[in-house]
Amino acid sequence: MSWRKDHRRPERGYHHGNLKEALLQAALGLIAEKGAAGFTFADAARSAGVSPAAPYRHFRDRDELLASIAQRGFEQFETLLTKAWDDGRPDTVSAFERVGRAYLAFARNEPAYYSAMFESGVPIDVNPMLSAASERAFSIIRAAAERLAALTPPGAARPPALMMALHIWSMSHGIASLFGRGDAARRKLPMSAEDLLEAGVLIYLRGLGFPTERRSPEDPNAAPKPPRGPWDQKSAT
Amino acid sequence: MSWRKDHRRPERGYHHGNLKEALLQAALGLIAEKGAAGFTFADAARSAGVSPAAPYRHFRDRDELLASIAQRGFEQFETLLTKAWDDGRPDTVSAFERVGRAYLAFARNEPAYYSAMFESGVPIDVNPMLSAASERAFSIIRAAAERLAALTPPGAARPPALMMALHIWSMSHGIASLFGRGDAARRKLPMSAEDLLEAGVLIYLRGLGFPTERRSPEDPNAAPKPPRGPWDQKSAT
DNA sequence: CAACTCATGTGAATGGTTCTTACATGAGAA
DNA sequence: TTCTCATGTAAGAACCATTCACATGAGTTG
Repeated sequence: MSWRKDHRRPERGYHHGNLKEALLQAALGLIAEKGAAGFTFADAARSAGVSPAAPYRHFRDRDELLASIAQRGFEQFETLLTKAWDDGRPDTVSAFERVGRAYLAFARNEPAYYSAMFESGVPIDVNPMLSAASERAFSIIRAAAERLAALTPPGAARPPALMMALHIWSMSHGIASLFGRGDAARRKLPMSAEDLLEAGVLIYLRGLGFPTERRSPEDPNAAPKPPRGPWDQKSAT
Repeated sequence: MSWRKDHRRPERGYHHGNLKEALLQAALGLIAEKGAAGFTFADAARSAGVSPAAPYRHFRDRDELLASIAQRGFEQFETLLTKAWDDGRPDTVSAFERVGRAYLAFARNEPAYYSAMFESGVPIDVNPMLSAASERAFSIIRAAAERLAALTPPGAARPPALMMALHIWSMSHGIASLFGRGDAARRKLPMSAEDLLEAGVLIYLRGLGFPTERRSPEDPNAAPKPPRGPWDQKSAT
């Protein structure tokens, strides 16, 4: 396992072979360590074992590297959300909640990607590739909202799916930003971010007229018990 | 108007007189221009007309300046929210919505403060002064939620106020972060951030059992018209 | 196989940044 | 009036981004 690309590898020819990838990985590690702000181009080069000028053969400047990472992040984000949504199986509401948890899981497990995507100051709309990737990720949430909106109980007004998607996205993003990462200097919370989001989404959906009582697996159609809130249930995760 | 602090002011003695304040203002301007990341300590010094070493007499380092700005931001934020809440006048729900709008207004009108507070990577919990200021600002939202929770209609479960506050805060922060500032490279939106937040909060409150139908000023107790959503009303702002 | 080419990496240089240290200044206290 | 000390300056070490002329060698081509 040590025959290739092991930190100090004196036996590297003049050419690296896969510097672009190595730089992306190095930058990712550095961002995870020291935050998107405290990462330096020169450090990435050092970490890949090349001279400080080498990276310029692959990225116009530091910002372009950051943008590449953000793009890759959006791509991984999209596949993660797609998997979580699983086309609405087994049922739309629980799949929807799974998407929310996947959102938080991504923020928690991939802080480097997350901060490159949302906190690094990379201008998204400027880069077509990047904004397309971001759009694709968001479209998963939007599609899920669309399906959910179509399920609106009779007698209730049907909410605009785009608006629903924006609300859910905002709440997810807000929770992830404010309380998401346990890593450094975030606020303390009396509950897990996941539980907070789940409760918030349930309350929101109920506000739209969805029946959101926890149906026990055995009795999916139990009689509704109105005066209980989504916040008292102990999630059996 | 040019007798004081006009870019190149040759008639300044050896001592500046109010450098600390001048640096804070200069930094604020620079952050507004180039973002929290692209602001440099040296630039602030230049902008205040002093040598690059002078700021070190007032701030241990660049981060401490940023933290000072964040703290001042939280203080202004607190007074703004306090004013918006106005102790729940004229009625709890509308005061609550006003707080939400104030949140977005702050993000929009004071992008420099906002990004120092939330996007600059300043570790909040590390600095007691800073975290206290942040806590005071949040406590406004929490107090409002408390009052709102106490109003829960009979027959509905009373939600934990802290949780409500966190939900509202998260949604506000998410919307502000994702769509709040029109300035640079944010996402386009089919509606204003304010309307988005207002609709979201109304749906959320309805999910908690609050009657959130828009009561016309003339007829505050009109019969509830269940199948309308908060999203169709054209806000007469 | 030899020559060529061009993507990729190097070294060195420029100019800007943070932060330190020794020194200068002058406003207010004594 | 003199002294002191907070506040500012000059100079410098260490670091970073970025550029440019130049080196290398993998792959192509005759």
